[in-house]
Amino acid sequence: MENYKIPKKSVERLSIYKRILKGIMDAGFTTVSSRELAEMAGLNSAQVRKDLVYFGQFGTPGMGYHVSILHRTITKIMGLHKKIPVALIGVGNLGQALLSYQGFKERGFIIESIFDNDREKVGKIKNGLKIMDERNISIEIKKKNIRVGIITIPSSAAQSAANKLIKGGIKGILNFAPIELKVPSRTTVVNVALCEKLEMLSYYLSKRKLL
Amino acid sequence: MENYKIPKKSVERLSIYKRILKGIMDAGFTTVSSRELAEMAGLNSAQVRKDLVYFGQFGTPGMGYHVSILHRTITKIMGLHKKIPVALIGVGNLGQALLSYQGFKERGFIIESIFDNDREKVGKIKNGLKIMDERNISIEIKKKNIRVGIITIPSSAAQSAANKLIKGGIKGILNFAPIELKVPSRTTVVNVALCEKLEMLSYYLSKRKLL
DNA sequence: CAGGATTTGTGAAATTTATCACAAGGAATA
DNA sequence: TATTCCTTGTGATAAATTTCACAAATCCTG
Repeated sequence: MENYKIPKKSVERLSIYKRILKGIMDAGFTTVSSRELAEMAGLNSAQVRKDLVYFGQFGTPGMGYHVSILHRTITKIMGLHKKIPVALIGVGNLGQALLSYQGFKERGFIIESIFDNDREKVGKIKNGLKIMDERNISIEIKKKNIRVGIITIPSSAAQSAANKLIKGGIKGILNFAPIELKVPSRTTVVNVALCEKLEMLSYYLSKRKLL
Repeated sequence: MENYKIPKKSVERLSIYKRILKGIMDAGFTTVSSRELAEMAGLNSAQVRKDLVYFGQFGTPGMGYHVSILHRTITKIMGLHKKIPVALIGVGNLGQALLSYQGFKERGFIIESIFDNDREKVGKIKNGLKIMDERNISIEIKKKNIRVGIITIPSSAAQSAANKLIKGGIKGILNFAPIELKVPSRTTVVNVALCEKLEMLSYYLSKRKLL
């Protein structure tokens, strides 16, 4: 269980392994080999083994990995074994979609406070939560000890909201706004670039003269 | 303008450069250096230059790059100078959010057909489009010559929808379902993993004992 | 319990990606 | 025009990531 230097790419794949393991587990299998796991994830089997070894030796030669144990271990490594309270900034279309998204809840991400700067929306109830004014972000998340925020507001307002989150002591931000947020090094930002993904698709199709 | 072998990472960054250039352009600047571009994108300036050189020599020593020309060139390289008709599969919360998302429209991605397999929804109108039955995907997209599809349905139904898209001649799929779609090599898939991003965030916070 | 069949974990090699560092080109100023 | 200041494009180098290939470990079967 070296804490030396785990490649970022390996961490990214941990999620994928976890999801696949869940499927295998639900299908009733108890063991799985790196070769099978690799095939399902579209990767090389040596890579799967290398990735897993960064976190410990979980396999048995000749047999493979014990599905449920590995699944539980990865869940724990990723800190997903306990509930994580989350704040949502921006209750527009995307924000509301995430608010109703089961996937987050299933993984223990519980949206506990929601904010918007639209006067029309503030005070209204969505999914059982009262929409609060963005000006109260800092106070509210400090009070509720929320350490993860999701930003789904336009770029122009994103940095200002991020600042309020940081002032409130946020540790991590999932950012949907197409902008590089400026944050102190103690805060981790993960960007989700919706348009960029579509644009990449456009590039590859365009290159192959398919558009 | 070598068509040799462009790193996937460079293509990914093209979108970022385009977005930043748009901002610089709107702010009224006419030229920008690789150093400035790098700083705004959070990258190394040599990397910016190398990325751009894959697509041509756009810079002037001592001066930098001409903002609007570079922006237009990248737009063209990515095939974003013409409108791209898109089909949306799944008119749930996320699907509806994307349907109303201005970002797609601004970039020329026009959602022209929408599908769902929920009997309750089929026939209803959303954003001026009639929700069609998923069973008609192939016929409809072939008729309308749609070459890009966005999948926002649960994993269990995603592969079947992808098959229908492929049968209808789709070239590219933006997939929000957490599953590796099996598609023929002539079809390009780009995955958007919402949960995986949050899980990555969880891992990094957990490692630093911040959760 | 022996022998064959698997599969892990892991050094070494290969590949990919990022950074350094600098010659050469052009702008700006005097 | 000469000089100074920047900035590009790029070869060389470094770093990160992936793949290969195989010894060692374990399973399974007769």
